[in-house]
Amino acid sequence: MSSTNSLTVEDLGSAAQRDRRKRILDATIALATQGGFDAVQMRAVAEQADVALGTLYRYFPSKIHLLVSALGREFERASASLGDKPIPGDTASERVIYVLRRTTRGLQGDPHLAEALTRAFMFADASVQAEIHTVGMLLTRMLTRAMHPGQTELTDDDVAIARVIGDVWLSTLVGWVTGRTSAADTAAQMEKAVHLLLRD
Amino acid sequence: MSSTNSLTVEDLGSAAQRDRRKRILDATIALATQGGFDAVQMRAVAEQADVALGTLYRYFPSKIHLLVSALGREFERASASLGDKPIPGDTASERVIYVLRRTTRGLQGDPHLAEALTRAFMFADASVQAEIHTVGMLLTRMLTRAMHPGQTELTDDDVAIARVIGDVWLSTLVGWVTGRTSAADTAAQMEKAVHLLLRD
DNA sequence: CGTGAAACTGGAACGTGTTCCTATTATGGA
DNA sequence: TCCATAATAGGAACACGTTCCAGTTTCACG
Repeated sequence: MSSTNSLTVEDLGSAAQRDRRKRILDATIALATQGGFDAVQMRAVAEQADVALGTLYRYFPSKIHLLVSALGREFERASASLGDKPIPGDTASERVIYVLRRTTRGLQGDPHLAEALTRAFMFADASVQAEIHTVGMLLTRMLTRAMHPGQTELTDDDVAIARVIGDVWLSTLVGWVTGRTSAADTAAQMEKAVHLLLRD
Repeated sequence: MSSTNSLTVEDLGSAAQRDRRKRILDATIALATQGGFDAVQMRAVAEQADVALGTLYRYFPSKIHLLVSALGREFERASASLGDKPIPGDTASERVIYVLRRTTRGLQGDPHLAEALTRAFMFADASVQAEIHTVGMLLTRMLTRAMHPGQTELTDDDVAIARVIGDVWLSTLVGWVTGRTSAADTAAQMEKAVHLLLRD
């Protein structure tokens, strides 16, 4: 695409383009934090990011793409903030629960943001596969790292368990986001699932 | 509400009202079967059910309510068709998998319908709690019945396991519906989860 | 029967996601 | 520096969920 800067892993275009993209995602997160899914209106995002509506659609082909991309960026941030520090806990389930609690708390601290991002994730279709896959991989890696710290080889069961935990996480999160479950119940259900899967 | 017929468990109003309601749900299912979530357009439902748009909204306050109600009716049908016949399988996991396969296959036979109903379920907020709860109870009952045929007393673990399986079912179904997972993978993931939870 | 309330019809109107178009501006190679 | 091309701005237009309203029909009750 761009002739310069061809050594970066992902070619994000010129500095101006990177800047626009960042402004758009910032505006998305800001609006989602304030008022959730409904508040992320394409015209409002465009205005707050100081780009034209057509430009917004040039960068993100739909509201769903936009929100899932924003979710991905937030997730990367959370994943990075978890960092390389060893995860506290003596057993696999303790460590997994620690990670889940931390991530969930991060989301629940911003209920509107969590609602917007979860909704988008649930509504995304195949055209958002790439973005979704990114998020899925990050989550799986976080969980398997918690299950087996410092281990690179994983059994099929490890991955399967991580996936099941991810599924439960998503389902309960949807329940919470849509106001069908309290935060406490959400946490309790997740922890129960972890204990059922990782008996230690 | 209505003065007559006050002995029915759910007061569904006059025969004309029951008929309208049925016509609306029939139209919803028909349109969803043809073209999925997007094809269930309120104007189209109203026209096909031969009611005015305002009347449609009088019966179902939103497209989501409409679709979740339709899902509930389909689910009751599936649950009833499973009937009281003993569930085949020698172990709990075999029986649970049988039930899941059967239910999933029913949904996957109508991809558009499955997409519409799953989307609606995922998008529903607290205002649809009642309808959602109905579906959740039916699913839990189906699963616990498969786990412990003919048993009425259930441990907390039984219910928790059923819930986890339900969560996985929902998550994988979303993956399939949104084109992120194949039908085969969907089935495999669910069965893997069942085996991880019910080791027998 | 009449009557009044509730339900229904038909359709206009509004908000927001999405598309599209034209004029203007930035960009990168000759 | 100049030009061709792509990118952006600004905004009109369309689709569909939702709301609203005026007129009509249905229905239970006196």
